[in-house]
Amino acid sequence: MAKSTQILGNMKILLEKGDKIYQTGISVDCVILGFQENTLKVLLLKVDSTNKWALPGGFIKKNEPIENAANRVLQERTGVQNIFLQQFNVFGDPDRSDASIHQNRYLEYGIKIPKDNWLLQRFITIGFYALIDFSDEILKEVVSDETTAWIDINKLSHLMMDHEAIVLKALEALRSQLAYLPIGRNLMPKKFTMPELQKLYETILDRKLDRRNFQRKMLGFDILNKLSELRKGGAHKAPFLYSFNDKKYQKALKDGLYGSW
Amino acid sequence: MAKSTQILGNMKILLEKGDKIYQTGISVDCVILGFQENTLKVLLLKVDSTNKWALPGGFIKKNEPIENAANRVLQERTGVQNIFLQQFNVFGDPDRSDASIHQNRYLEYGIKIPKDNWLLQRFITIGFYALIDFSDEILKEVVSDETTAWIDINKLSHLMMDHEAIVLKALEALRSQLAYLPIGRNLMPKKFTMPELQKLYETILDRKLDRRNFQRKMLGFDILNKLSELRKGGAHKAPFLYSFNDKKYQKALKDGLYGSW
DNA sequence: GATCATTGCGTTGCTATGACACAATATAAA
DNA sequence: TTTATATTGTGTCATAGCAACGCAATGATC
Repeated sequence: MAKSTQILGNMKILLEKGDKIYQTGISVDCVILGFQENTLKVLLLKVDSTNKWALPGGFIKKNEPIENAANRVLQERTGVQNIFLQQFNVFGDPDRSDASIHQNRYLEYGIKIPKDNWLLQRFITIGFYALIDFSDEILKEVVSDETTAWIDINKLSHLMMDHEAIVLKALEALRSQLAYLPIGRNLMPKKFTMPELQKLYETILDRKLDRRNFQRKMLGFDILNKLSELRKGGAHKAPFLYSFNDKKYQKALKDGLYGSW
Repeated sequence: MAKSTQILGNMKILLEKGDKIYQTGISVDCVILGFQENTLKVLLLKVDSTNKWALPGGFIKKNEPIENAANRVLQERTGVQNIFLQQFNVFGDPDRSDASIHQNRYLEYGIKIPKDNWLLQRFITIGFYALIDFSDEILKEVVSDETTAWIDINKLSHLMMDHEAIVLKALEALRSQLAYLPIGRNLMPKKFTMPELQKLYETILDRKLDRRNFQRKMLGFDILNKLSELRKGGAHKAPFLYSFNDKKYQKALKDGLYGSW
């Protein structure tokens, strides 16, 4: 098959010349979070040779800023572009790497990786996270790929190496950011209702918030536009729709909010 | 001189075998902060061949956790042991490295580093910071060394590469931590007065705080012991001495405080 | 048209906080 | 010894933010 010939070629190049192209011993891993069906989901990739899931990750080119590397990796693996990625932690335990993953993956193609190959050495990885709107068109294509999936952040299992710990650490970082930065712009669709936004916050914080106090505080941030439309169709009273005021949102991102949840 | 022969030998080993001992292309840098004369000071090392200052930094051994590496580097360079180091950011700009620094240093000993040597490649560095009590005995010895110095954090100049940016970023991280973690335990001597502690906070935050409100809030955290002693000797009314309640302090470190400054 | 879950808007009481007042006290100046 | 001065210990007051809760309005369903 042409496609797998292509893959095989790329794998051989990576093995033999990767250490000339990339920084060795260091990688980036991206925790991409989306919000759907009232749950936070993380974008994971199925690893060919195992039954395990992995974060989209990759290497840093010899002359590439690490932020670029994270964005490039994300784009290569998911087609998603120009997302704001935030570094949150470095994972540098010497035992976190698992050489057998690469070995098995190459063995499937009949290739035995030499013991001293750069891919088998220890890797220190820089964790980045990003928040994106799940309803984005590009992402729908991504999801259709059977090797890619959005996994409920509360139902993680069979993750590769320390990737579950990386996701949990990202969640922790997200929660602490929620206290002083406006989060939600990238996780919600253009128009949304206040209860919908509240559910996002409740999901991230993992606790119930008072409906009325939430609305008062959120509006107090002065980063939302109240639209004249209503969300009809559901049962019960139709709630108002809101959208983010991009100008004010950007300003709040820079200056920070205040208070804590 | 025997000492410089020793140094030369170590330098040669680093050059020729360093890439067998250490992870290449990645380093750690430590921002060690102390409080003295009402100013925050950072521990810097004088680089032999230049007139520039550098953060104590070093490499990560092949099989060493990154936190260990940071602690080891600190111990090797300053004699200080078992300090709590916190990673706060990765600095990964491809242009942040400066090969000429190593080249010049080795040239002083008449050694020309081969172009493809591992030391001259790009380095990504992980920033760690720590807070220590300046009055510590060990540190006094450190300061006596003419190649090591405590530099006022507001008067940084002639720092190597991007080290000034690293210090400033550490300060930023420290400030945001101040909002929800008790900081001061490691920067103050065992016994201290409330005005002394307040000055530390004012220095870190770079703004004046109300004396009475500060005391109320700090005591509200319930992490201090009020001692019956007074600090005599100074002019004016003698203030009470306080010490940290280690048990409660540790608990607060784990659980976090609340509120914000 | 009645029912019902949900939404919009408002009230109350408590607590943290910023701003400020005043007396107490240890040293220095007289 | 007395007075002056700067600093500390303690307290008050007004305000803002917040948690907890009440109640009427609304849109779909039966």
